[in-house]
Amino acid sequence: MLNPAKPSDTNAPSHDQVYRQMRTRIMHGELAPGTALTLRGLGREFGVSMTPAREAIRRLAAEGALTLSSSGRVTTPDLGNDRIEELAALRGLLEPELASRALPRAHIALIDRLQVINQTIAEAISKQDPVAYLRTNLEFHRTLYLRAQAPAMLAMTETVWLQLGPTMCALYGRLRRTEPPQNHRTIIAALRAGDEPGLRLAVRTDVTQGLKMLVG
Amino acid sequence: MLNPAKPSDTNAPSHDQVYRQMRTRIMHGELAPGTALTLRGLGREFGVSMTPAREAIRRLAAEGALTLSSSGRVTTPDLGNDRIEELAALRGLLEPELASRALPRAHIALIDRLQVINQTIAEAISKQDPVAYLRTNLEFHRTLYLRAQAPAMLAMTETVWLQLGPTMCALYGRLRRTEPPQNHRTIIAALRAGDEPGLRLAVRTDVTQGLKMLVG
DNA sequence: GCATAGTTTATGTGATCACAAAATCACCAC
DNA sequence: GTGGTGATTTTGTGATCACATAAACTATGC
Repeated sequence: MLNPAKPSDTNAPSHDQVYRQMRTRIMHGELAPGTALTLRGLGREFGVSMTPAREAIRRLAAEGALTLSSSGRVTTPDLGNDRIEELAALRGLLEPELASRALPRAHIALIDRLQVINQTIAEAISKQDPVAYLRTNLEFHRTLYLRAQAPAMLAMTETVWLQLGPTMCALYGRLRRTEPPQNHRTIIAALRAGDEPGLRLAVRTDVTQGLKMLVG
Repeated sequence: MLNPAKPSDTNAPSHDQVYRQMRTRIMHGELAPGTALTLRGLGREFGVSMTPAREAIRRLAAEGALTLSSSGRVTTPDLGNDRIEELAALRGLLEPELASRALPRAHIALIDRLQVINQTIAEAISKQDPVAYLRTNLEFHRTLYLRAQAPAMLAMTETVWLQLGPTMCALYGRLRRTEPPQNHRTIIAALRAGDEPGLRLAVRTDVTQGLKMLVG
């Protein structure tokens, strides 16, 4: 076997499998804010004992994806407006920097891929599928930021996405948007033109505006 | 008992105690890069079983304070130059923002406290005590940033400090600096003058220059 | 009907064990 | 000496158990 880390790595430690599945669930907004999770419940669901479930939970809690009560009970975070604004500011700080670093390495093939993803986003919007919208929207950003060659910065940004996941779930479930992703077109245009300040602004706008309407 | 969370909380979960102690050790540069840690070793050291030690380790690994090998073995991270530069860029992005947010709330009492901490830093330098220097230096920054009322942003910044801890240990153990902290005086002056752009620049300079000389 | 006290259940914490894999060490051939 | 090979020890992983505490429920008294 040439590839030791296949997509579905069945010989990976089970705590890692639990961690990864729960992580994508939370980031994609499949869990509403305040959802309660239990070690034995997760263990039953994934067919493992409490031990791997506990490690996965604590790992997610360390990244801010889960909230621990004082008695150790764990729920998805239910953020207040000030915390949401702060996380939005963090996105507005980190993501333009990532985009700027990706700009010199953004070839045609990358821009084409972004356009394809953008179409998938439009489909998710027209189908009123919040989870698919959130997943493909993050895929758009991650695809761009991967070119920045800045793994620590990208990891930190994904941590912010994680923390916002349940909030996004509640947000997109509430308001039904029908607008196509205009900001993404601006981002692609700036990439094509090699316009660095324009790219920074477009990314910052895209990242900020979606969350501004929630706290209003 | 009016205060349920005393400084030395002996009734806190033991995994939390192990976590906190190891966290400050790493952040203060008491562990050299590449130091190997074992579950049973930590358990013996703290008088607990493997279980709490494991949770503490995994929590620290999730924050980037520890590196896990493919076989699950855990060491303090030994960062390459590109990763150091990236983390320095992260500090240069986050900390000026925190300082800027703290500026309108920086009263005289805070500035006085910063001056006192600055004297302690000078003492640590004259005594050639790298750990005390690192600890008081971080205390200077944290004292300022606490006023920003941005807990998520501060937590993210501390995560960066954590990741840089062992590297700082190696750095300050190598080169023997004798210069007093001039950048901190510039920061304090900008705080006094209410000079927001000057403060951002001073913080960015202080944060960046210390790490630039390492990668050179 | 409702609040409250007592009981029962559910849940997190920590210890211990068995197991497999990896690292270390020792020994031996060359 | 040096390189490789087998045995031994170390180490992480996961399961299971006992225990304490917090939540949920129930019954009882007013």
